[in-house]
Amino acid sequence: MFAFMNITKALADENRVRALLALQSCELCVCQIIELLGLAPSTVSRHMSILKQARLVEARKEGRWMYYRLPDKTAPAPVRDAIAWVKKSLAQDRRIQLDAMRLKEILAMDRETLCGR
Amino acid sequence: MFAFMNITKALADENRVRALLALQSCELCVCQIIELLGLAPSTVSRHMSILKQARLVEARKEGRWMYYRLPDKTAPAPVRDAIAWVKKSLAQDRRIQLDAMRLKEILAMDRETLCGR
DNA sequence: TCTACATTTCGTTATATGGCGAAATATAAC
DNA sequence: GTTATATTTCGCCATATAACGAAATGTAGA
Repeated sequence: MFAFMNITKALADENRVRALLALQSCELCVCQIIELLGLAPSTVSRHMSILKQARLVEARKEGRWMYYRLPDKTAPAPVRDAIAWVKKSLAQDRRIQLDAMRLKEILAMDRETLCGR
Repeated sequence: MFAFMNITKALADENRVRALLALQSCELCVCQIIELLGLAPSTVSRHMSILKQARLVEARKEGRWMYYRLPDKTAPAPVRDAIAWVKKSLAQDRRIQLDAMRLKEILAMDRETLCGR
């Protein structure tokens, strides 16, 4: 129950859902998610830690950058099923589609442009 | 997105999830859910209205009593899939199993015993 | 009509949560 | 070591939410 409620609470925020679905295409570093959501770094960091706590995302550190990605097949069934449900439910969502387009632009930027503000 | 977030927010509370799963066996009137959760009538009423708003439950009024039930097959896919996900994820959950047992006792009570407090 | 009762709505309070900026942490480059 | 940079942690504030009791609503029965 506790683990399950962690999942539902993690999904009960629009920005976290957007971040989660942004990871569908590929893993992302925090600065890319910051750019996508337009929130302060500390806010995005907190959102990602909540998703990670719920096991909805996994993290990998490479130098100064932290990469987040969707979990693999070894994740608990409630987690995998939750992600599948979110993906399916929002596949046609306009906001999510706009995010996907914006993400392409972000992925095309080099790091200087993205992080050096 | 709005409808989807309504679902995730509705599921982000333990008492609402318990109420939702209590409806698996049969429809229930508010006083029965009050007894199960041990919350004030006004609190339970509010919880049920949030579930209803998210379309996770349907309501039927019979005299003074309001009955809540799970939605039928005509419910939106995100709703049906959400309920299936919750059911599956918590099928083995201890708290939910205890609720199911307690619910059998509650259903065996007559209304005088249940509501006349 | 009047009373009783199930439920909902409203107002209040306490707690939880999301947001930010500042400070702390960690790592790469010099 | 020192500096620069990416991220996280912390403290604060504003808002959202869950809980209750009181009052309102709606319905059945006297």
